[in-house]
Amino acid sequence: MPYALTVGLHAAILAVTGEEPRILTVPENEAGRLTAALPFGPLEPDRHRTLELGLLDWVREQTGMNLTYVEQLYTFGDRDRALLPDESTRVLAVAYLALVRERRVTEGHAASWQGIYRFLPWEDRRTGEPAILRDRIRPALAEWVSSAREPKRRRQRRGRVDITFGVAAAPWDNERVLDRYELLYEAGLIAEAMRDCRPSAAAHSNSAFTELGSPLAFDHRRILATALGRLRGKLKYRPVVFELLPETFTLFQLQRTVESLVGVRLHKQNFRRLVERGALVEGTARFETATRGRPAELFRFRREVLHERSAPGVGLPGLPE
Amino acid sequence: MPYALTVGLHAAILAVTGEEPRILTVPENEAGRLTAALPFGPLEPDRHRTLELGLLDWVREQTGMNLTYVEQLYTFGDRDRALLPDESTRVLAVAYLALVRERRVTEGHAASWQGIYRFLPWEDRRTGEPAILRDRIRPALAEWVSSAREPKRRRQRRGRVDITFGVAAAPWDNERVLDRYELLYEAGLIAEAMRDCRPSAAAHSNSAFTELGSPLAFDHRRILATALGRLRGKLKYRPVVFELLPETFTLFQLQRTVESLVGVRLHKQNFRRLVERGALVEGTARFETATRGRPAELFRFRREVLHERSAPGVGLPGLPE
DNA sequence: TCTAATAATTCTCACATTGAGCATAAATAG
DNA sequence: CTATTTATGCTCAATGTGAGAATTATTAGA
Repeated sequence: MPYALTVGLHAAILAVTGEEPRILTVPENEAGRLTAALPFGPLEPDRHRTLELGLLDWVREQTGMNLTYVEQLYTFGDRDRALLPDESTRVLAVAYLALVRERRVTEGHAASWQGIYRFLPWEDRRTGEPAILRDRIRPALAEWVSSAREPKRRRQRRGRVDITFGVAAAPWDNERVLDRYELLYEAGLIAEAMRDCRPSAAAHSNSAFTELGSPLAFDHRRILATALGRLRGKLKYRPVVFELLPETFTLFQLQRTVESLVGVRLHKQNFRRLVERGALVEGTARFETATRGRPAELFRFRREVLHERSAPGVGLPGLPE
Repeated sequence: MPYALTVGLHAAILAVTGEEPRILTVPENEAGRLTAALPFGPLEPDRHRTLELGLLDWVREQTGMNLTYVEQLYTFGDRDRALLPDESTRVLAVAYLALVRERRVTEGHAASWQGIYRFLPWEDRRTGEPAILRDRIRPALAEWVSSAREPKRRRQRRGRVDITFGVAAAPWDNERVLDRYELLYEAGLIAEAMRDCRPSAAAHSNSAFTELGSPLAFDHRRILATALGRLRGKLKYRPVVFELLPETFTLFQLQRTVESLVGVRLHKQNFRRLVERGALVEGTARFETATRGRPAELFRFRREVLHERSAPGVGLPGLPE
């Protein structure tokens, strides 16, 4: 008898408030424990005309939220990384990224906003390389490298660690979010890896090992990593940040929002030069009140640019090293 | 009774020979007519451990080809754009892009290579804007714009045509392959649109209308458009061209290969400057023989770069306008 | 009221990258 | 031996980028 096949629709819904990117999570009872999960639900072929409509439906039902900006990310289908409802059903996951302006969760829904760097703490480098990288991740990865039997295998692992986590010759590439997550998963440093019974994870589980960052249900942390990596890339060539900002904002607010997503600080003067040259925004003549120093002008996104040339996006002037 | 659900795995397998990008097609009997199709097959949950393994399996079976470079593109699931085997089965399509060095199709397989610009003739601008654009597409699109009832709708359509097909202010963006295909589809200028019974297509079908480019079975032309757009983007930031080239090649061969994919001519001296600065290749001391003018040095891709910094890809110096 | 502190905004400057084209070198076909 | 063909090298102006100094407009407090 052939296996049954099911397709799940999963949404990483992202907002930025107070310089902190957050995703919307719902509670999920996973193997008796309550874990945070992304909103999701199965595609119902007779009810959902398109995948995206199905997704919007589930999200509305579980969170009361109506999404506007939605983008497909990836379809996951590995047999041994999906939690099976029962042994004879195969479950695929189609993952989406949605961008919204954060708002209170409407009454009667159990959804809640969670800072994304709770789940991926090594990705936030705004105040320099985070301690968790130096103190725990790099040492653990070094151990993983040397734990390989053959020298050739060791060299491979070393090379992989170097390009994904950065080292003198190869600087940190902020878009490789998924690569880093996958590597940590393989090295058994991620709670979800144990749940999926990875061999290397088992090796660690004896020692006084605490996993990195908070876990998410199912494969949802992987989806979050995919979403963040994709968004970091897209920011550079499409003006998507504005989906996350209020109608009017100061240039510095815009900068802080971008910084919170890409995970590094940017050079202020150059950032504003780029934004202005791209003609992405126009000043309203109004100014930010209730501020400490000189009040900043409020700007508005020029929606027209979406219909002009190939809509540039806010570039990323680096920061002095 | 719930609908049955099936997932198809589809492969756009791309090679470049003689300055012409080609895809591998298999014959498909679609509604009594023989049409070219991409290799594909259903995911068999009990046999295929991952989606990609399932794809490799079907491709091997249908074409005798073992793929190495494979990348997931997109998952399509619109109900009214999938040809249904019967009314009660919903079919999703997970599409992949594979890059190979072209070789003869092995004995006993009906697969054959087809130039991609047969299917998307408006995408090849190597010898300037193709005639089909000036003579047929632009006029037809102009008609589509003015055929809208309300002025507001007309303005929207005009704006959309301008950014996807380029116009004075907004130059042609060679990555928007899918946007262009979708627009032509909506405007009813694509044979597949009639098959799917689009209203605007019906409008045209009376007149002496011949569709643009050759069709492909199912939604495969859309998959091809997705593949080409994605590849054009990726060329710029990852060294993927080398998957398509033989072990050694001249810089001019490399340039011609890139040109054939991005669909425009490039400035020779600047192209080679970029490639060299990126340290993507190293000279073998050997030279191309049997050539007309001065013999060119043969180069080899430095596979190491994949393990160095964030592997640049060959940039695209523009061409004098 | 004056002063320090805080931010926003404007400019400058060296340096790197890009677009375009000219000049030179090494072959082959007659 | 000469014209033709192609590869390779070099130059130059224009533009873009990284870094930081200088200037301006506020508020908090002395």
